[in-house]
Amino acid sequence: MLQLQIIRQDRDGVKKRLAVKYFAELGVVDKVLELDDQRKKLQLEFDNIQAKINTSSKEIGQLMAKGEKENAERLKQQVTSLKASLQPINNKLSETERELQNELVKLPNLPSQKVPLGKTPEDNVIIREGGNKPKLPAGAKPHWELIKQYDIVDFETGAKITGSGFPLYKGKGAKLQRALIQYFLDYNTAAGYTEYLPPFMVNETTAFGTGQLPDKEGQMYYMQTDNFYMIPTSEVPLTNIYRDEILKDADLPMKLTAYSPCFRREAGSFGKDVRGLNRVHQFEKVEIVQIVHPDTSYETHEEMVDHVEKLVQSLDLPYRILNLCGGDMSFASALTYDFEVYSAAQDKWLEVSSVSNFETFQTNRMKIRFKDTNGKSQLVHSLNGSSLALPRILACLLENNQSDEGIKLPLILHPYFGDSMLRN
RNA sequence: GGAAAGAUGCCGGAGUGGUUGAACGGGACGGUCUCGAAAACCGUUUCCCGAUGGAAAUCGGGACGAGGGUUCGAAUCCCUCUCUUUCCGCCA
Repeated sequence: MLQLQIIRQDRDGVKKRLAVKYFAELGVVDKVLELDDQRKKLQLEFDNIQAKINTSSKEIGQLMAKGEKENAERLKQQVTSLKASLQPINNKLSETERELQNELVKLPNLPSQKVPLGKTPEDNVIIREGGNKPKLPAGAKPHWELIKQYDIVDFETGAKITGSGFPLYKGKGAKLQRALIQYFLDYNTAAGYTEYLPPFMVNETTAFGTGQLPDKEGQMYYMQTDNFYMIPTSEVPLTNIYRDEILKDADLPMKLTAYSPCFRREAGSFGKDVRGLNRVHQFEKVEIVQIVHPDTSYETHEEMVDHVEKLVQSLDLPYRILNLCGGDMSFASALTYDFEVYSAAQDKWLEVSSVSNFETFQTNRMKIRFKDTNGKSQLVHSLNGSSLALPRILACLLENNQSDEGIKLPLILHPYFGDSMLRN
């Protein structure tokens, strides 16, 4: 949620930045300011009357103590009529506050100055590329065939148990997942991230905090009986750890990591991209989150990108890093770099990580603050990134490293997997 | 799932209708003392909204789990909800 203060200070600037995201309803900005003015006026009116009521009430107490019952009764009547006049103002005030909130949450985060202009994924800017695309032998197979060949993921049985998009990992496939999770977590904790294992379902307030609600209900699985949502990423529970807290300057940065399964309904996405492991409803992911001082969040962003890049490099996969353009980035983000790995047999780039700076967009919703050196509290910045999402990594490992003997695994995974190759 | 108790500031913990934003203790911070530290002593320590002001600040309103209600006045009384603890049941 955008900070009201920023909108007040620079209405036109805000509109300009929103236009970079192709946000069409710029009238919301004016509406917000209008409601804000109205709110302030009502607040002032309310406060003045309430102040009178408060002083009179104290007086009544004193009169009663002195035994001046008649005077007390007279004052009581005055207060009663004051209260009656306060009622409609109070109603109007709460309604205005509600409306203001409803408008405010419609506004996406402002893209930072680093965000490239553009509307579609074609406008994303490639920051870096790394690794070498393998030369695959003739007859190389896409991962969905290799999966069958090595009998490591069973989609049909997953569909039988649950539904399509719920893969059932089996044997070496299950073990490789475990190995990757273990490695990613080790890698993150070695860099100073504290490991968590969070709840996989969250309540409404938590889902609101990171920006999943309102409006994105359709993307999450929902438990009606208990009013819980299955997490689409562990970013949601992790960032909410500090909801409604005021941290100490010295506590920053907070660095958190967690493995979790991620549940996504992927409503509205179907077609050719859903083949195999490219897009599924449940997948494994290790996430990193940082809560940082507002002055350093862009340095932190670079640091996190660097962290993820080295992780991808350690897997010997060809990759590229994209700076997402205004039209392609998410509602809550101020700057997003996507990591894609090259899936050779499909000849496709697959997104495996998305590292974003949310500035105060999430922390304003969650009221995560810190005391600065002057003792004033201000909002911290939040960032997160995947490190990494597993299915597409697996798809690339399978496709890029296939050979007659088996799937060659990157060196770093050998101790985790217990073998240098995935074989039949 | 059943029963009972409880939820107060950074923490512990008082407070059962009228200067209680909140006693007391602890912690943290600042100061005195000390070569330095400890101890002791003194002091400071919640947050949100608004008005005036350049700012420091001053003033007003709100917040004692959340939301409603009673009352001139609520941390204190009533209702609903959430959570915690203990006991019973069930159980990985």
